[in-house]
Amino acid sequence: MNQLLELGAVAPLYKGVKRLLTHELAAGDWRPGQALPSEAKLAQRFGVSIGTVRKAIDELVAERMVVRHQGRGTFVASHNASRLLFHFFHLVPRAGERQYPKTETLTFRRGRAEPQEAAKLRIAAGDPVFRIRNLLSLEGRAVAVDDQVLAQARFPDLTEKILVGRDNTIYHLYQTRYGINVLRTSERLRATLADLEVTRLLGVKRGAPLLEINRVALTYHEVPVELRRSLVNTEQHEYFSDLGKSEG
Amino acid sequence: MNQLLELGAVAPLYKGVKRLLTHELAAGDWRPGQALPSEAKLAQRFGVSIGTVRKAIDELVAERMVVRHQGRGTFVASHNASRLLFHFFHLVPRAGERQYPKTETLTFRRGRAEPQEAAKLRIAAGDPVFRIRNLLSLEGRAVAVDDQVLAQARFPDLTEKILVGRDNTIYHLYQTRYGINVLRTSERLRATLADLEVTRLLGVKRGAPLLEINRVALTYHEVPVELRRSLVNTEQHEYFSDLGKSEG
DNA sequence: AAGTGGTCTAGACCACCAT
DNA sequence: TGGTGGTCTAGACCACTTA
Repeated sequence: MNQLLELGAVAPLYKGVKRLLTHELAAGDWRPGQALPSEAKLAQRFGVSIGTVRKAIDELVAERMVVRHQGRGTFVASHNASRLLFHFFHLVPRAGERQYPKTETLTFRRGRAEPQEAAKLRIAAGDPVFRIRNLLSLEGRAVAVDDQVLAQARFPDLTEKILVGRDNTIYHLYQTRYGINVLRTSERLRATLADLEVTRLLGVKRGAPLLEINRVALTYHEVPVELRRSLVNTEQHEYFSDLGKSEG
Repeated sequence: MNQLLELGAVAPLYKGVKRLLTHELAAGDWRPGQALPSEAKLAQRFGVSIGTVRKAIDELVAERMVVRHQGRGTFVASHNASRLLFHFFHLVPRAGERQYPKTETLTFRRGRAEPQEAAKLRIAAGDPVFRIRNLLSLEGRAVAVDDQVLAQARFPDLTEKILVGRDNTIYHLYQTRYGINVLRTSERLRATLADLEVTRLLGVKRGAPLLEINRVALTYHEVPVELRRSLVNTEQHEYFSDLGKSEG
């Protein structure tokens, strides 16, 4: 029996395996898209049976840390367009097909974290942050304004050029350039009114109702890595939430 | 090998077991809160190993059809206050603790399904429906107005008296009186403006922004059983959506 | 053909609950 | 004490991918 697998109190073996694998994933021991060792090899390394390894990986799959492909292997979950669409982008046309959003970066600034922001990002108030404003479009029509807040410490050399120059989703950038793998989000929604500037950006009337989405993006061990406030024009689009459909 | 377990094409054994159990659950063979036969007995009945039965039940648990209790057994999932709060009620105070909502039925009427409603409920346009309006309160403050639409055929003898006289959640009523077990919901959210009547009910100003939630409640085999449109005053409360947190 | 994950089995033992 | 679900094992075989 492997001592490394033991947790503080009595706990199932597979939880120990899961914990070790999670730590290796969080440490970036395997690159995104790369294959993990086969189940047989992991079983051998940890000194447990394959069934126990499978049970651990089952949970990693459920938490979207890894992806299994029969006959090929188990891979570090990678951020791409389809993952964005199915797990991280929740706006759909009121009538018609789901589509990929187009993102235009409007402003990129450096600032300091407000106390509330700092608490949500688990950093100290006043710590340096990036503030990024994006305009999201669907079918060529401006639909939402995004305001992101990131701790500079977590994205050391980020510049507007890097941000704008990317040819993939921003979570793919976080993952490949900074080793930060966004696993899930926690969102709070409310209705609000458009202010003058957003009114202009979204092409709605003053006093038009907008959907406000406050998102916290989380990585391994539930660590928050991004705040985002979106203001959405819901005349032609809606936020969807299919709950209980075997996960998120 | 049991012929009954076979599906149309080649499919894993445990999928067949799951299918049979789901059909028995949908047919109401076991009452809500009642124990299913033990895994050993099910394995014997279906002529498969316990491991195969466990895998089938794992999926039923993930889809919230049943609940397992170590040492006691596996039970038909039952609608109670805590299940409501964790899976079907998504409004939380912007600051403070989650609370159970108080529901007051304002109106109870009979009518006919509009074409759009009929499509969503999978009934024919013009079929008889119930239309129910509720006022939801949290901490003694009116927070939302609910408009429900139900097919009369699915709730044969429903009356206002039965509805108001219940001492539990409405999904508990659906389950115990009509054998309809709501398993999950699909929701679409947008921002809208308060009309005159809702303005009065929620105590907000004319032109105040409200959160509009359009819900479809689904039972076994993804059959829709209830439509609900909620208008929410989000000055003090918000809609939360924690996605990917090992199921929705 | 070799390697991977997916299914299925049979059995041992443990943890928990009711009685 | 007996019954239940939970864990863990070892091995066989299947399905799929890659070379």
